[in-house]
Amino acid sequence: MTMTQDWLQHLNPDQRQAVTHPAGPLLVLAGAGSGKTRVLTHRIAYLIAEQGVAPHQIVAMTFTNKAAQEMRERVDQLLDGQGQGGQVTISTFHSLGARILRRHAPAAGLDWNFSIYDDADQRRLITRILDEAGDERARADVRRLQSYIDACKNRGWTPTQAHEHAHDARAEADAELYANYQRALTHAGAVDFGDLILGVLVLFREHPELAKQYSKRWQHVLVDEFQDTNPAQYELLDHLTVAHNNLTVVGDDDQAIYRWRGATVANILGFEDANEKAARVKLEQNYRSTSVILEAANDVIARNDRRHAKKLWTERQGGEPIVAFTGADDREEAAYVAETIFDMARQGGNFDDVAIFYRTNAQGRLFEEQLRQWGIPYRIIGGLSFYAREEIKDLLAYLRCALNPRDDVATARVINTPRRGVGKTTLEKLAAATSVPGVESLQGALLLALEDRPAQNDLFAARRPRPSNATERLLVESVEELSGVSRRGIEDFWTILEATRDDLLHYDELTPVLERLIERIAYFEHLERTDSESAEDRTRNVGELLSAIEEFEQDPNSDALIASVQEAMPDDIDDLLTTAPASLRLRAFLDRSALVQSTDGDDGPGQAVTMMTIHGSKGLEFPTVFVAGLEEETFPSLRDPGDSEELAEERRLAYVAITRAEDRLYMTNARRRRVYGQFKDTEPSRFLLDIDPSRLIIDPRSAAKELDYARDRRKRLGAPHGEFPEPHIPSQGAAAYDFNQAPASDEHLAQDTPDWESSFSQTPQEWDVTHTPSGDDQLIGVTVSHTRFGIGEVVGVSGSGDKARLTVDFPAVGQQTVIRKFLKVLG
DNA sequence: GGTGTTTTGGTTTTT
DNA sequence: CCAAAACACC
Repeated sequence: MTMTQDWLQHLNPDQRQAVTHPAGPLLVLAGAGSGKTRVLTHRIAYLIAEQGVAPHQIVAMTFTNKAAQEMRERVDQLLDGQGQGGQVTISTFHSLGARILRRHAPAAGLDWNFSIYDDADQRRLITRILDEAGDERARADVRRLQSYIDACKNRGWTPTQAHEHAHDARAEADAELYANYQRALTHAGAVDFGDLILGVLVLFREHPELAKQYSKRWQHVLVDEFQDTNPAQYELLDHLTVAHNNLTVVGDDDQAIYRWRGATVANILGFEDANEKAARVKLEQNYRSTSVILEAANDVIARNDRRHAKKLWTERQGGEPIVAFTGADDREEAAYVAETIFDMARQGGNFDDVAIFYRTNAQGRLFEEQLRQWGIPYRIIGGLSFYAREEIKDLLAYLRCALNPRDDVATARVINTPRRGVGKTTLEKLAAATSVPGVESLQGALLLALEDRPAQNDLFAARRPRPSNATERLLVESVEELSGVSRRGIEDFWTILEATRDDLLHYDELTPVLERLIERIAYFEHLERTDSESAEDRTRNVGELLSAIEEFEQDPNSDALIASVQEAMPDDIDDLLTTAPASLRLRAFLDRSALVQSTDGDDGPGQAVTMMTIHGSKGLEFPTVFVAGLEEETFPSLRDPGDSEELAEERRLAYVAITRAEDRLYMTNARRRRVYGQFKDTEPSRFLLDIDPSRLIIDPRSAAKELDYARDRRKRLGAPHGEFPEPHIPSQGAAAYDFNQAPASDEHLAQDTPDWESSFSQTPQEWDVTHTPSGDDQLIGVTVSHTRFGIGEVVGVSGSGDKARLTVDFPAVGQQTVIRKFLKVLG
């Protein structure tokens, strides 16, 4: 191995010091763009190649799957050819937690087959608990309670500990609810996100020898984005390093943006106090941005105190000034961004090089609209996750409750989807009966209604209701005596579940299981019936789910996940259903879909502008960046204006946004913005005013000729927000921005091919992926894709509209006749 | 128990 | 302004 000569040469002295640090705690303070990931990946490679550490003795933790995936690829690259990279554990905190927890489920007091609840599931469960307890706390309280529970878990508090910390009546009531909630979770054989960390903590607290075992297995622990760890994660790291203290943490306190999720900057600020022997390396050379951009970022962040002192520098002196633009309203702001990108592309620019960042997901819509009008391809990262969509959640809920009969949240979700006459009243009766010993779960309760119907998978064989008093007997009776429609509905539902379980036993692959389920419940018809307008989209989403499953089953990386589920399976288990091959795959797939946002690392085909929230942008970089919505209340968005910590975090967020830009940065805002449908006048963001005006130019088309356009108004109102630099007034005469230049309407765009397309460097086919020809005769010869059959060419058409039947020649499976709506036109 | 209509209230940010 | 919940009626 010639690493010393080769790889280390590419590192600067500081990076090299971090990479070659021998052992023990190491704090790497890595400024934005200073080669943080580079250091981590090289350090992993160094440990293996030079220190003789075995790959499987290393664990690296990240916060996002995207980061984990990228690190994995780069480690593989460094260690190429030897397949050693694959043996390094590179994982998000939560995925790692899930793995450990499943592995030791019995010791953690869990069913090994537990479900993972996302926050919607979590909310449903809390609501149910409040309802059942007759707790009058309002619906609005559900969210507060949810974040209370999360906050406890982020601190590493069990319900008992939460109770100890409760000092008033309300806090005690909250802690009580937390305890009930936790009981209900365990009862349902489920964990929530917080449990993926807290569960492991409890396990390690109660079984220190187990923690030691893991610590010995992983001789080196590396953590990315350490500034975003919360106390629970910090404790987890403590357990994992108990045997050696070989802990490398990399982070930047200026980029701490997850305080609201329980992260505490104290972890990184106090790392050296907590680890006396900790070495520290500062990476201050930025390789990403021009000095103009870097200094602007510094102007903003410098107003925060309590920072690790550091000063980023770059060799890229100068650079283009930052362009500021103020739109008359939010729509105009979006139009400006779209037009600017359009112009760049016309001059040979690349859509992949451009990103738009905003504070909240909701802002994305306007940009989407405008980009579409200008015919600019885009991809949105984040937003509503694929797996959060109703149709996807429905189908997964079926699979979940087939696999885990105790999963009441999943059962309740689909017991009446599609409608089968099991309404609110029936569900309430069933839910009430779950409190009877021996009934335990919703599925246990619905068996009561089905006289002597044997449960074929032995899941309930041993369970009989054991009412111990009159009340309980009544509850059982109320279910047994259900009649007519509800009973039939329950029967139908049970038949569907059993048939699905049968399929899990008899198919090895998941795809047919889901396909048969969809057919069995006539799901597409259900979609059509409930909302025919959205049915097409939803049907396509279901198609995407099928292909996601198929992809998952074919992806060699899934094997490890499936294997880890199999390893977690207790030896003495004799349950046929959960141990069937398809069930193991399903468990693995469900885990992954709970933990991985579909948009993670999902690079759509072709060139596209990337849009996301600033939170989503951390760790990424783009040659051209637009930061939008720079207005007080939007960004910074201060829920509690008196909370200086909140402002400090918004400031760090601005710092993150600015430092994503390599060459060109645009900062935009709008004079008025629609909030809940009503226009509201805005003030320019203080962050914009913090930047030294010499680094900025105002676009001549801007509706405001100076940055601090609201200064007079603010003075009148006597509500200043800090001191402001003198505004910069550009010398150019500013022409009014003519928005009539923009294509007027959607219709106009959807139909013809405007001649301005020809001036683009890209061919329209390459980037026009959203438009589909509407005339049917146009379809012959067109390339289409089908979620199952792949890509093919249309050779025949009969009928018209969405219901047209197309004969398609698929290289993979030959000619098939498929309904139009199952196909996606590629061009 | 289902279906159509009115009312309300909600926006940070995500594993 | 738009989605979800509450309400009213079949």
